[in-house]
Parts: sequence; C-alpha cells; structure tokens
Amino acid sequence: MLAAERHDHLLGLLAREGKIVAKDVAAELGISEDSVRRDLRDLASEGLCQRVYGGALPVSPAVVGYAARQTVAPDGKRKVASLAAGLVRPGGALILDGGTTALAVARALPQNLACTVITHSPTIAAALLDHPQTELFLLGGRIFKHSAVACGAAAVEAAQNVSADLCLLGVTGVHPEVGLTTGDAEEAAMKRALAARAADTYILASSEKLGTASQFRVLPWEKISGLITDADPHDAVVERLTARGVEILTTG
Amino acid sequence: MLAAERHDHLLGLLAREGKIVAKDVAAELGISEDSVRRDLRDLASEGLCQRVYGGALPVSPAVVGYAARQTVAPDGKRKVASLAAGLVRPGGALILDGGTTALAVARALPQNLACTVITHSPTIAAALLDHPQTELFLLGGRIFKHSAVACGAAAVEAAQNVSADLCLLGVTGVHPEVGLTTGDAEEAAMKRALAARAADTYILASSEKLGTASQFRVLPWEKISGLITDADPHDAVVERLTARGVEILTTG
DNA sequence: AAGATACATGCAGAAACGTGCAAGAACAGG
DNA sequence: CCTGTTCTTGCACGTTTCTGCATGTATCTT
Repeated sequence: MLAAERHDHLLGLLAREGKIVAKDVAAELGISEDSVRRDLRDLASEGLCQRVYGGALPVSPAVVGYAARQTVAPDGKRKVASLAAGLVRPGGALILDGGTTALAVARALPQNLACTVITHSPTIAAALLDHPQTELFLLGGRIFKHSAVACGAAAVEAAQNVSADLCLLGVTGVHPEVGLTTGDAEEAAMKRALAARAADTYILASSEKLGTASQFRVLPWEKISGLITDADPHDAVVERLTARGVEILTTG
Repeated sequence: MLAAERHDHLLGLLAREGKIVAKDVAAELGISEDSVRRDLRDLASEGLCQRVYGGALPVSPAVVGYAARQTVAPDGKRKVASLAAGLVRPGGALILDGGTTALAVARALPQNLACTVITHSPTIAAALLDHPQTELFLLGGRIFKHSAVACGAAAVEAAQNVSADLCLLGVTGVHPEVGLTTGDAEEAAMKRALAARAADTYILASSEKLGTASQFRVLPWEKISGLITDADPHDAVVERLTARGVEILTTG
C-alpha cells in the first residue's frame, strides 16, 4: 500500500462517512496507528482535513452536516452487506437499489472487482467512483428526497433498457404473507422495475424488518430468489419463510 | 520486452487499477525495479503519470483524488460559484454541469432556494440532497470515471427530454477564437446536449483557463450567453471576448 | 483524582531512491 | 564483416524516506 494511496483512502473515507477514527483505519488497512496519525497530520497541514482527538473530520462543516446522516452502518447491516457483496461475481452485472443497506453493500464490494453496477441512487454511484474496475451505469429520473433515489416514470423507463444477473433490493417490510413492502408507491414501482430486469433478485433486510409490513407492496415472494438477513435461522418469521420455499442467507 | 511496450503496459495498469507499485510490476514482468522506476520517471516527465514513493498514480486522478478535489475549493473558484449561483431565480430550472466548479455552484445555492436542478453528475445530486426545496432531476447513463458524470448515448438522449431557463457549464479551455473546449469527446457532446436545452447558457471558468484550448470543441461563442470568471476585466483574453460580443460577469 | 487512551518524539530497521558504472544489444559507417 | 558509438539494462553503492516500536507527555473519561 502506497502512502499516497492511503491518503486518498483517508480522504475518501472522510467524504463518505464524515469522519475518520485512527484506530479503526489502522486495523482496517493493517498498518500502525502511528502511520495513520502521521498521514492525518500531513493532510491537515495541507488543509484537507481537520485533526481532532482520535481521528479527523472534514474541513468544511457543510460536509459534516451531510455526512452525519450517512452514519456508519451498524454491525448487523454491515454483515448483511458483506454477505450480499459475496454474491456478486466478477464480470457480472449487478442492479443495486438505493438506501442505507444498499450503500453498505456498495462499500463492501472489493475495490478491484471488475463488474457492472447499475443503480438509481446518486449516493451509491458516488460511493463507487473510486472502484477503477467497476463499470457504473446510472438510471436517471426525478430524485425523491425521501430516499435519495431516482424514481418516477423516467426512471422506470430507463430501467427497461438494462439487464443484469443479480438485483439487490432493500425494503421496509418483510412479511411472510403480505410479501415485501415499502412506504412509497413510486419507490415500490421502481423496485419492481429493477427486479424485473435481473435474472435473480435478493432482498436485503436486517432482522428488525422481519414480520413488519408497510403500505405499498413491492413484490410477492414468488418473484424473489432469496432473502439476505442477519436474523437467527430459527426466528419464527424466518422459519415461516423457509416453509414458503424462500431461500434464506443468514450471516450466522 | 521493448521499452515502449513496457510504457504501454504501465499506462494500461494505471488506467485499470488506478495505481502502480514498482516492486510488483518488476516481479510481474521479470525486470529490475530500476527499470520500472526509470520508466515511471519518463512517463512522469511527459505528464502521463504522477510519481509517488513506491510507484505511481494517474496524473488526473479522477478516481483517487476526486475526494480531495471536492474538499478544496480555492478562493477564485468559490467566488465564481457564488456569482453564478446568483443567476438562479427562485422557481426557475437550472441545468448544472459536472466538475469541481459546478460542484462549488451547487454548494453556493441557498439552502432554501425553491428551484429545479437538472444534472448528469451523481456527485452534484448527492450534494443537493439536503436542499429541501430543490427539485432534483438526474440524467442517467454510463458514468465516465474520468469526470464522474453520466455521458454517452443514453445520457444525451435523456437530456432531450428536459428544458430549463439556465445552463451552467464548466469547460477546460476558453479561447477567443477556438471557443470552448474540453478534453473528452463524450463530455463535449454531453455539454452540447445540455446547452441546447436551456434558454441561456453561461460558462464557468476560473482565470487560469482563459486563453487555453483542449482537444474537443464544446460550443462556439455564438451559442453562449456569457462567461462567468474571476479574471480581471482588463485581462487581454477578456477584452478580446468582450470585443466579440460575449457578456462577461466578473467577481471583481 | 486516577486510569485509560491518544499523542509527539526519537530511534532503528527496512524499503525505496538516485547515481555511477559496466556488460550487453542495436545500430551506423567504414 | 568489423568497429566504434549509442542506448539500454541490471547491479552496487550511499542517501533519503518510510514505518513500527518505545518512551514520556497530554488529553479524555469515569
């Protein structure tokens, strides 16, 4: 790992997550905390970050405000994400939904994975800009602030022109009888359009979503290849889904 | 293995992986690290790569350095940006190009401005997510890593379906005779498509770009409403543009 | 106030660097 | 075909830079 590469990594981290914890980065990159501190000192001297006790923050408070909402993914979500990232085959095409779980998946993709990622989320697209081998295709349309993704007629139409091996969808509710649901009709339609363009569709759902349902149905279970979750395999909802023939991938 | 062959290999590696580690390449090609270093020195002297301790990085590190470029908004660029932001009328529609200057404009837009922003840059879209009153429309397509915007046939086609009062374009070169230029053909085509959909098109150009030209022409001066720059009004290039009838907005 | 954590500094080993040099290949001219 | 020149390449050397550890100090937390 080159020093300059570390610097870029740190700046990327800063932009994406809004903060740097020296200890974590050292563990993540397998280098000493001293090196991280030295790097941060260098960056700070160039005005590229603001040094604080324990790590660093972006220089511009505006960035912080934005990044604050994109808090670091909780442990369960991260596990789900890395499990899902493992499904992506080199050379394959992946349709990636918006939302925090999908963002965690994007971050979990290996830096040098050569694949095509199709998304309607500008946030996810921005997060994947530093993956040199990844071909990115953005589905345009009106941006729904609520979820920060492109939805609506234009986006659905754009989705008709792509196809992929795998589609990873986040949802709000996962219920054995009701199916998969979300809180916005446009979003639901968009997710349907995405799922229709992939050979396989997997659902990303951390355990707290199991057994709940929202207002708008996305898809019935028949259209789904499987569910990726961090719930216990013996969870009541999980067992009912298994009985229904849904493949369950758990982090356990 | 010929020297020129090695050079090609190195540039390819740089493009594919975003970095070169001298030691690894030496082992891979079965040549000494000294030769690799010499090659890298040559490439760097031609401006084809950026030498760093341990290897080399792309010279225009769209991939790696993008985050860095985002954080630093030099004073001149910020002034240009806030001047441009002042052109946006409440209730109006704005087509905003990609690039660092355009990003600075996005950041300079008042938090509560009620307007529509159309862009082909996921980065800009992400930056405007926290403007509650701003309607966002994203133009999709293949993402060009070099500039981090959607370009190509799909993006140009998507642009045909929008229209706006104002278009703000960033360019690489601003030359009285040659016109407005940029370094990539696809980008140039996309900028043309954007400009064609707006009633008025203004160019964003910090002073160091004045009098320079790149490979691909974007638009002739006739199609441009004006130039927004931080250059001195008595600058030689500025005066020649004024003589040509181009409206100049300066921060002075 | 005390323990824990993060920090700066100095230091030593390791890695990368530049330079000079010699062996070899490619080439031009006789 | 031979010879001298030039260019390239790898090695050796001394120098610079980086990195992790140890030390003592500063800062945070409880």
